Amino acid sequence: MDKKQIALMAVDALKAEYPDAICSLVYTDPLQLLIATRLAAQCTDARVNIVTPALFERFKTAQDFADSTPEEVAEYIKSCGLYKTKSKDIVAMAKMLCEDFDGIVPDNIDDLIKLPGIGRKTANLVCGDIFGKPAVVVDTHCIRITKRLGLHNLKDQKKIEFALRDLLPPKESNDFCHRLVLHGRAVCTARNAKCESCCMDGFCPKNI
DNA sequence: ATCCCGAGGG
DNA sequence: CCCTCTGGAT
Repeated sequence: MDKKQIALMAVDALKAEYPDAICSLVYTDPLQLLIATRLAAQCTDARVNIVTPALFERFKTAQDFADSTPEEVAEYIKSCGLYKTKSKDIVAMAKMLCEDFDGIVPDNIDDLIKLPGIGRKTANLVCGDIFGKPAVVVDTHCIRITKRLGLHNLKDQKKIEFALRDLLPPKESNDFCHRLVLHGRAVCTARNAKCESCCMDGFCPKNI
């Protein structure tokens, strides 16, 4: 089996296992998803969802964040970890949104990654979930599972994104990545992967 | 001790 | 490529 075949089998298997390719971050507008995704760095989505209700009640627009300080934002997000860089990034990002983008979250990767603290993973997630564009969201689960599946043997996040883009149908890639997250939490975990109950056990080479 | 839907800098 | 940033959960 070549990589493309395995990729397509993985797409089908996960689609059957997780019909709803949902994002577990809670948000009601593009800015909230952008910020929640930034907060999710080295932190569980469950933890992010605990802090965001109060955060988004206090700050409703990019201007609200831009008018605040990293110190105030930090009070709301501290339990998510990496709080100094995250809070500094969020305020700087909001300022750039207001100054260069009329306070509106841009709809393309090139503009999104200009924002402080926004990298390819977050930019792809927003492009896929908010703007319905083909996206390859390369996070810790995506990297681990696609490597175990033998779809690549790379370390660089951007190289993995482009390698997967070549293997996945554009219309499927975004949902596929969401399903990788669900699967990574429940079955193909970092430690003690539950291969015996995995829907891809039949064709996974298990390159751990 | 290790991992959690990362990003930026060296 | 590598490292660092960080609290919470297991």
